[in-house]
Amino acid sequence: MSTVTTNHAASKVVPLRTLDIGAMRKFEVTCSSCNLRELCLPKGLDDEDLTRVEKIVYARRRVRRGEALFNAGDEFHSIYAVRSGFFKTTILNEDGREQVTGFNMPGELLGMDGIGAGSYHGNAVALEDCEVCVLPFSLVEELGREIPTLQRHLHCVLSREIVRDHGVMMLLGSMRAEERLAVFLLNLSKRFMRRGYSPSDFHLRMTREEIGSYLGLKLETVSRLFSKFQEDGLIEVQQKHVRITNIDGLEQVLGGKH
Amino acid sequence: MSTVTTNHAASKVVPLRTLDIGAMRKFEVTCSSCNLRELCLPKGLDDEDLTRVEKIVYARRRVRRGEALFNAGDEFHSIYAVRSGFFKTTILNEDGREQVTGFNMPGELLGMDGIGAGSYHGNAVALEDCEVCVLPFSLVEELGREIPTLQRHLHCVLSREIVRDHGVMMLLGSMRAEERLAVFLLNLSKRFMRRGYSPSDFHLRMTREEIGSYLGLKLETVSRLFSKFQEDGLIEVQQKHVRITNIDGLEQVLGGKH
DNA sequence: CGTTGCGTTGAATAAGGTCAAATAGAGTGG
DNA sequence: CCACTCTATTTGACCTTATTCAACGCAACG
Repeated sequence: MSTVTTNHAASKVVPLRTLDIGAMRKFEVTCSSCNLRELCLPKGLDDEDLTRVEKIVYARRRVRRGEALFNAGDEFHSIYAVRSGFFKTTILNEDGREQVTGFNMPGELLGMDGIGAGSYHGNAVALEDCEVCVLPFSLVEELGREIPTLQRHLHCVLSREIVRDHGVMMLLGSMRAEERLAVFLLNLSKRFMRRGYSPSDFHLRMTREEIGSYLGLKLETVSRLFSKFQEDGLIEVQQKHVRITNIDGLEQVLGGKH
Repeated sequence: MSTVTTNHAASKVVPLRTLDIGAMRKFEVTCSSCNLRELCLPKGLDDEDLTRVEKIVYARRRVRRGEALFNAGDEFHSIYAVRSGFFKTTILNEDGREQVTGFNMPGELLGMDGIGAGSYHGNAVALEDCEVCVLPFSLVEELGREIPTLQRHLHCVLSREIVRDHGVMMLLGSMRAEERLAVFLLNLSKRFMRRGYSPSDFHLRMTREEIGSYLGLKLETVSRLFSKFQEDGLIEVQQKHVRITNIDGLEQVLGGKH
C-alpha cells in the first residue's frame, strides 16, 4: 500500500490552442514534429491528416511523480498519449488487493479501458514526472470517421492492447518465476531500444513490489531473482539500475525447463 | 496437448445473400430477430441501422466440435459473433506451452486480436458444435464511419475486452487457487444467467485441463478444488455437470484469507 | 467388452510465500 | 554538511501451497 498523494488539482492542464505561444513552443508540441509520432496514435498519417489530428490534441497535462493521471471510476472523456515519463496502471479489487496491469512509456496510449463503461476501470499513476497529450475521445472518434487511416490505426492500437494482455496472461498462467522476470526485462529492453535508449542499460522506475505485482510474484522473490540473474552473469543490478550483460542467456531462461 | 482435428475446409461457409432461402430461414438469420442482439455488436441500434448492419453479416459458418474457427497466423479478415455453441481461445508460445485466454459463449465476439497485426494472434477452437456470424472487418469499419452508434459500440466492445483481460490478470496475479476457481464459476454463472440459462446448474464444455490452463493451475489442482467445494457444500459436481448450491458461500471464498 | 480419454485421489516434492532482521539509499531538517 | 528518518531492498530460515508423479475409477464408444 503506497501513501502517495493523488491530487488531481495539482496537475497543470495547459490548453494549447488558447495560449499565445511563440513559434518555438508551438513547434514543440505538434504531432508533426514529435519524435514519437510513429509509435503513437497518428502513425502512418500523411502531412495533411496529421495537421487535422493535431487539432484534437487540445492540451498537454503534466503529472508529477506519484500523482494519478486518472483513477478508477473517474468519468471517461479522453485517452492519453505519454509524451515523457513513465506510468504504471493498476486495478484494485473489492478486498483491497492491487494488481499492476502494465507500465507505460513515451508513445504509448493510456485510458482505453474507460471507453466501454464511460469511466476508467483502472488507475494510471506517474512513476516519475510525466507529460501527456490529452486526446478527447469523442474527437478521436469524429476524426476517425473522416480519416479511415486514423480509424484503422485506433483499432490497431486497441487490438494490440488485447494482444499485449494475452501475453501477460501467458506469462502469469504458464511461466515460472524466473521466466517471468526474464520476459519482463527483455520486454523493457526492446521498448527502450525502440525509443532510442540503451537496450542493455536502464533505470527501473518501479519498485520491486510493483514488478512483483505485475509478474504475480512477491517482492522478495523478485529481489532474489535479480540476485540470481546477477550470480548467473546475465545482468548487473544495483538497486534500480540494471545492465543486461548476457541477453542470449536471458533469452535462454525461457523454456530452460518447463 | 490435444489431438483434435483443426481442418478448416471441413467448416461449411454459407453465404446468406447468395442463397435463395425461404422467409423462415431468412428471418432466422437477421440481427433484428436475433435474441442475442443486445449482447452482440449491433447493440443499441435502431431498426434502420440494424438493417444496414445485417448487410455486413454476409455469412454464417458452422464449426464442429474440436475444429478451429481460426488459428494463430491465419490472415485476418473478419471478426466473428458466436451465434450458438462454446469456444475456447488459446495462444501457444515458442516452446509449445498452451495458454487458454478465454471461453466464449453466444453473443460474444471473437477474433479482435487479429486487427492489429493483420493476422490472428491466437486460436479459437469450438468446444461443441458451433455457429458464428462472419463480420468482415473492413465492412464493419466502413459502416462504423456512417453509423456513429455502431462505431462507438465497436470501441466499447474492444475496450471491454481489455477490461476483461485485466480481470484475468488480477485473477492470475493475485488470487489463490480457491479464489480463482470461485471467480471462474461465478463468472460463468452470471454469463449463463444473462443468456436465459440457469445460473446455478450448468454443463462445463471444457476439460479440467482447459480450466486449469485458463486459471494458471494444473488439472489435478482444479479437480481437487471441485471436490473441496463439494465437501464444503458450495457446489455439487459430477464430471462436467455443476450445480451451485451456495452462491453466497462461493462469493465468500474471495477474500476469505489474503 | 476392451480401449481410450478424462477425472479423481494420495504421497512426496519443489517453488514460491511468509516472517524477520539487516542494510542501503534518498530525502529532510537542523 | 551531517544526523536522522523513512522507505526500498536484500538475505536467511522456515512454511504453505500448489505441482509432480503415480495409481485408479469412470464413462463413452467402437
